[in-house]
Amino acid sequence: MCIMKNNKKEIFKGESLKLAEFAKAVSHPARIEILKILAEKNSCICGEIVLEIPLAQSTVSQHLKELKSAGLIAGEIDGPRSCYCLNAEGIAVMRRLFEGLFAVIETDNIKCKC
Amino acid sequence: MCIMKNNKKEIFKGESLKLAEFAKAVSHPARIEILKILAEKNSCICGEIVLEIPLAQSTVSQHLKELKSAGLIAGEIDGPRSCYCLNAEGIAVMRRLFEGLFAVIETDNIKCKC
DNA sequence: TGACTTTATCGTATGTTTACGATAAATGTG
DNA sequence: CACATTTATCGTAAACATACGATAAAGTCA
Repeated sequence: MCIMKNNKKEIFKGESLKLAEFAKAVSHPARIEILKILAEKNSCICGEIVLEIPLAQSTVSQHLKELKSAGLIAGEIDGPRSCYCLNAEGIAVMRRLFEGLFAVIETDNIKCKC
Repeated sequence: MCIMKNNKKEIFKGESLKLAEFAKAVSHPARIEILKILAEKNSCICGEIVLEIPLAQSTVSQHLKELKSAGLIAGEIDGPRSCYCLNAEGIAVMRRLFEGLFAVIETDNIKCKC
């Protein structure tokens, strides 16, 4: 049926929608920390993330899942342990979209009449 | 009392927390569109935003409030009409934080062993 | 094989976001 | 002054996000 009273996001055009999705993916400090940890370690790690983030293991796993579904990280299940790492392409796409927005809302040349 | 079972965001350190707040502010396409409209018009407008965004007036007003409380726009109530414009300082702060993150998670030099 | 480790997923509680209509507040207009 | 216009706020419903514990799944190791 798809009533969707509270989700009109599809109304908006592609670029803003995609950017909003990336923004949502990084809209929680734990997820930002996870990205930083993965960058800092310069390699894939697994349960080490859980040790560094003061949240329950299941919660961290959930945040990892969100980052993965946003395309910012990649994960490989490898037996009992999982291996996550940054996804260069996804990060590049996000960066391009954000920089596009920043360029548009560059305020140097905007004179506000308020 | 402040039991806060579902809000552990304050646990995280300042920079990630602040970045997450900005990210949340732009995590809805309507809010991104509003920023773009304000930039494009190169001036403060009021109900014109409502005409350009396919959402109810009260909903747009709510989005404007969020952008304002995030520090990305400024608004002046001027009698029956309001006047919003981009907030250069807030946008600059957000940009700096995002670019700091992008620099950290720059993946050119990260070799994934997955 | 049985115990252990590691991680994902399920179930659930609680809080937050998104959306709308209705209404209030502030001001201008006939 | 009554009325229209404009916008914020209130109330509310539905959906989503966040967090946890419990448990399942899939491997390792003694």
